[in-house]
Amino acid sequence: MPELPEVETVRRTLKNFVLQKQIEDIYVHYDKIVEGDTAQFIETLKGQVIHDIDRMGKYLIFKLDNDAFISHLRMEGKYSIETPEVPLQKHQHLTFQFHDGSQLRYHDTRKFGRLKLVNIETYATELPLSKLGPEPKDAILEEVYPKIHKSSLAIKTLLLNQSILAGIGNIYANEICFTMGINPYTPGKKLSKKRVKELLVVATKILDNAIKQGGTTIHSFDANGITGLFQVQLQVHMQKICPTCEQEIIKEMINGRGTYYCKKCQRRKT
DNA sequence: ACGTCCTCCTGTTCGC
DNA sequence: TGCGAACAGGAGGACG
Repeated sequence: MPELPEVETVRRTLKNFVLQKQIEDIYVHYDKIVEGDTAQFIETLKGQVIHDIDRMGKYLIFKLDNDAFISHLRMEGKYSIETPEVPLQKHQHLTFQFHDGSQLRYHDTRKFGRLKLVNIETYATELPLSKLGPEPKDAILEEVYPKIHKSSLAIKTLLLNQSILAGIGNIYANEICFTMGINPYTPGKKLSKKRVKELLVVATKILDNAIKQGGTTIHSFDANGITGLFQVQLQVHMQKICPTCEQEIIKEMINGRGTYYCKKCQRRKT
């Protein structure tokens, strides 16, 4: 499940392969992978050159001559660089054919990911990107603290809310709670301003560290067709034994999401 | 305005 | 053994 660090790794890797390439054609093999009018998506982008790839939270933003499109990988989306001779794989739903003969293909087993045409000038202020909060590293305490403090929802749930902080998914939400020694059920309003400040520091550090390591490999994370290159050291997510106290890691559902924590090391309720 | 629940998807794991 | 149910989960939408 790509989160901010994994998407950032994809962005950096992809830039090495597709920048300055001109789109000759686009083949959509599963219509719903494109949000909105598929024919318009194809006709608009055809002939344009990819000049840059940006990222906001977990969204990739491909910038071309006159237009842009966003791509969200959701759970299992991945890109690969191929040539036309390679047979289309079962779950490859979209192909960008470049003028130089190479292809960029989008693969998504569960078909949850989406690509969407956006206005290159105004996309940041239009849905869905406009509702994203800041990434932890850019967050201003005075803006984030009130959003957490007014809520009685579990801090684990609030960490997953992209309008409060962008880029954190289930894996890193669990890791952040562990590092803070906080019980994931703790209501947001129980956290002091000082504690939220600490949360921003911890979240930034964990995400930065994961980016440095090239993203987390849980399933089969592909940046360019290569799998299993990176494996971040996870402290608590999907773990059985606490690395600190060696007690059993508990798994429970919070708001429908698998939540891993150590009852001994995460006793704080503030 | 906010919280809760459902939906989208397929592959894997689990229980009877 | 085999098969259906449960699970995995990010985000958008319906609903109260």
